[in-house]
Amino acid sequence: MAVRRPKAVKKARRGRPLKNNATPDMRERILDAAEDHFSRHGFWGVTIREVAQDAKVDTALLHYYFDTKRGLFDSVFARRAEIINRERIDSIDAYETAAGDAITAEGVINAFLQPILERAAQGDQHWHNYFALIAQVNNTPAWGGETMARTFDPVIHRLIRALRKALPDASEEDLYWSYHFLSGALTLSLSQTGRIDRLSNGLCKSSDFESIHHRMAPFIASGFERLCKPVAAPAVAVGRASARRAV
Amino acid sequence: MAVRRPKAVKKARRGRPLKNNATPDMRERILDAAEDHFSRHGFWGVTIREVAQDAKVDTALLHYYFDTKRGLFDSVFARRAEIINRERIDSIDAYETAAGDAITAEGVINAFLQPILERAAQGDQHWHNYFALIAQVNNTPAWGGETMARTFDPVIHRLIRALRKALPDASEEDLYWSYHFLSGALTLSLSQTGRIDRLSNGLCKSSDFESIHHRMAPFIASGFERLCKPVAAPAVAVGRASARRAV
DNA sequence: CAGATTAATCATCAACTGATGAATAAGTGT
DNA sequence: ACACTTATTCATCAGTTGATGATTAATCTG
Repeated sequence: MAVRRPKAVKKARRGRPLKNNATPDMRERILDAAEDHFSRHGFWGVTIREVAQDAKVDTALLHYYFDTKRGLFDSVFARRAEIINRERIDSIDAYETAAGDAITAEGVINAFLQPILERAAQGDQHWHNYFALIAQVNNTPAWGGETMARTFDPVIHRLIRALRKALPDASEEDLYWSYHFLSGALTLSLSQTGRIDRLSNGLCKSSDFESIHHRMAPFIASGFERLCKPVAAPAVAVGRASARRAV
Repeated sequence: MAVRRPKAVKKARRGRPLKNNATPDMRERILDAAEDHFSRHGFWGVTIREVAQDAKVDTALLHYYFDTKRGLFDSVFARRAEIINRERIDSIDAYETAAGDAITAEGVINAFLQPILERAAQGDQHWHNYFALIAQVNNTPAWGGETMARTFDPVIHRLIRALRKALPDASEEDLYWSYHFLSGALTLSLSQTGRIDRLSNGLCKSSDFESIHHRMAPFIASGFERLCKPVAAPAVAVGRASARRAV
């Protein structure tokens, strides 16, 4: 990838200094502008000219820092991922230590969701944009799966390890599929398309992350438990097809 | 929108006939090619030239039938929506009638999911592409919410009406949010990004719709019930934050 | 047969696209 | 003072983009 990046030197960098040390440097300005555009219109819906114009910078500077348009996109995607990944791992670690043997699926899932949903609830537009970007990548067939995996798999493996502890009877497949449902629900909720606003005729709001937060953890945890815990009596089959494939 | 469309006349259409009556007519060929491309790369990632080339047609013909690129996209999106919408409404109707007072959330959700997941399991590439397209639109901030609402809201309202019957104590907000989680989980599962394949190191496969089908209904139904049924004893708060907002 | 109508192609446009090599600005090291 | 390094802008290219008006093809109607 070879994306050029000014080294974070302690002091006395050589060469021309950043244009204005009071303002955030231009590399960050470009990333901010790019994040804004990519999150709204996806990779192909954005031109580097729009980004450059928004960052008040010549288009050549984007190539100077990020080589290609794709390099810019990848940098945007990686930048905030590092932050939330660390937070989520710390959160799961902390919960696991605190809970000890009383570990529950809902507790784990809550620890996993909290850093993201808390940030979302705080209302920072930059993070909102970034979350919307994740949602799009997560549902992009061509290279979305690969990008998501490369960026987030370590955290998810950490999550699943904790869940395995809370749900010792769970099969690996059930855990992975359950996470997949969680992932879809979470990213859609973060994407703020306004869909639920219209559907509910204004009763629910895409931007109401508090509501999402206190509903999602129990909802998802309950799904995990249903799939991953041995049940005494299997539920009676309802409808035409649910009996078709009894496990 | 004024998209030109040859009327489905019984007999003796005027004007030049379709190029080859043996082959599906060119309008459908264009829609198929467009569906293929849009589903893989989204609206902006596709050029009308690529579509035209794939359909072995001049680009001007796309404008003849669909006016604009966006008109083409909308036609692609609406074409199969009509089919599955009818199927899903019929499925819910049939279940509600058959179940009577024994109606359950899982039964309703299964009836809702079945037409889609059954089609997906059958392995028709055209439908796979279309489902991937839905997933992208569902997570597109700019106009995805509006498009999804316009296309699917009637079916969802029918679903929620049935769920209200199965979960009489549910609040409207809980129902809408629960559906939102369902929507995210479903569309991600349909988008086949290969994410779960990588995450599970090949153990789970995006293309394994049988596995999705018999896991998703209980998973989601359980979430609905947890959120929408009055519980005897509220769950003990776990982790740092889950107690923050007791309802 | 002579219009009328629809289907499809052709040729072309003006604007835009990502990218690049050269030039310039503003420093640092010696 | 002078070479070197980094940051930023300028000018421009070759290829692509969505769109359109004119044209041709094929059939129906009267």
